[in-house]
Amino acid sequence: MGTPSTTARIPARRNPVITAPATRYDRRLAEILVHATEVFCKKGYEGASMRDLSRESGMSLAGLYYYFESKERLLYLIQKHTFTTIVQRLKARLEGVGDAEERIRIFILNHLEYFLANQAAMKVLSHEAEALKNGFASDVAAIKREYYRICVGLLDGLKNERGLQFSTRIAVLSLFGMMNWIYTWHNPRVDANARSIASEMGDIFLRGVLENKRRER
Amino acid sequence: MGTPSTTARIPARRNPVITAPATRYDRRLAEILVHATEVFCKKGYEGASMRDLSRESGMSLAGLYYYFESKERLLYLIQKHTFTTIVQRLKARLEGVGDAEERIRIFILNHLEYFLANQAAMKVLSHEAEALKNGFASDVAAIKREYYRICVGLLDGLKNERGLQFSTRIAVLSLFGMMNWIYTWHNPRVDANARSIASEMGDIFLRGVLENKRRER
DNA sequence: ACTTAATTCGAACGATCGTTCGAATTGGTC
DNA sequence: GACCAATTCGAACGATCGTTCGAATTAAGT
Repeated sequence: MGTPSTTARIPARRNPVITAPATRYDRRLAEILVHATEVFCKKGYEGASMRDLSRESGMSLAGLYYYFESKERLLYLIQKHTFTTIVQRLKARLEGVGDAEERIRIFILNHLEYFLANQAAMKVLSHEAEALKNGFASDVAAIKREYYRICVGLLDGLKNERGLQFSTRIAVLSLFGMMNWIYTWHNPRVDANARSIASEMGDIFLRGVLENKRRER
Repeated sequence: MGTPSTTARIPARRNPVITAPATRYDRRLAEILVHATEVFCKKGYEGASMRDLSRESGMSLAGLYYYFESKERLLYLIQKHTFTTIVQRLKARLEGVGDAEERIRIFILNHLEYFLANQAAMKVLSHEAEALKNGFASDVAAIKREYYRICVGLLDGLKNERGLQFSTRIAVLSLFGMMNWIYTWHNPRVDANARSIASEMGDIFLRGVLENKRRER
């Protein structure tokens, strides 16, 4: 694949096999990314200092810069990897599924499962969406647009299949809102798992969108 | 009569009359709050510097501190005022309305109308919810909890009235997600006004919640 | 006009920010 | 062990951060 997991100073070898152990460099970078994700999640991108990241990852301040050239690029790497992964998993799950409603349910489940399994990364993705600038920003925005377009496609598929009539834009963005807002309230000690939350949200959203006839009172 | 806050450092008297001219101090502070809201909205709380606020409001850096004792208190004032206002307006609008569904529609409309009419303030309220600490945080959290409880009450009312069965918590938080997420996508040049967005979101949400039995028509 | 209080500001404080650099250390290969 | 490259670090850079202070300015009451 074309992910630019290039090094800071020395060009790295790309990873030939999926399950390969990767280079020492790549493994170390991945570790740092995990710790950085946690810090960005807890203190926010602007609120987190490089010294916070240094402390959390157990590496010296200067040592971090061997793996990335700036704090902004670090956030970029986190967001890009997270977004790419969730889109990739979605595509795999949608393959071979024809029913329009089922496809939307898969979309919701995939999103929420990944969200709750990678809460810190997804919060950083959702909450720091405006933190990147210029090239970094447009790069992530491209993936976001693709993800958005997929969801639009799913909903348009449902509309065509059942002859429904509603604003795809509002529906899609409402659905994203329902799902993404979860990072502000989800408590693993109180709330159910991703599967049942996805089921409940899927019920609300799909019934709401399917019943497009005016209801009588 | 009005309660003019004469002292500079210790103001804190609230202004009971809507159209009252208020003190010079209060008016000036309100102006600063408006400009600060804009800056916090654009650059985020952590990303906005006191010098940014100084530039935007046209007052010297030191001069700002005559009106508030810290940057954090400034954010607190913005959040408290915004939240208090939206709750206050909601209560007024709900008065005398008995129908459970209508009450929820009013809730949605009130939220979205205020959101779009005060987009910057509402974004600062939604997006910087974790920026305050200790006393400031718990103070705003109390209003938030009240607002949340009101919405829970409305939904429980609907459940009782129609003998429905769903998770109030998930439903309420899904609704908040749908509505609050709007700050990430709303474009006044593309999207409709608050009334029609509220109508569409209300349709999706209410149909989704009302049709809790899988009965085919 | 004089006095007092309210308001504003220039200049600076110490702290912390992201980043850099040269030296030190480590790991792998002969 | 010797060698080279990969990796790590202490120390510091200039910039900017939130905040303070005393003086200067403005408004209000007489």
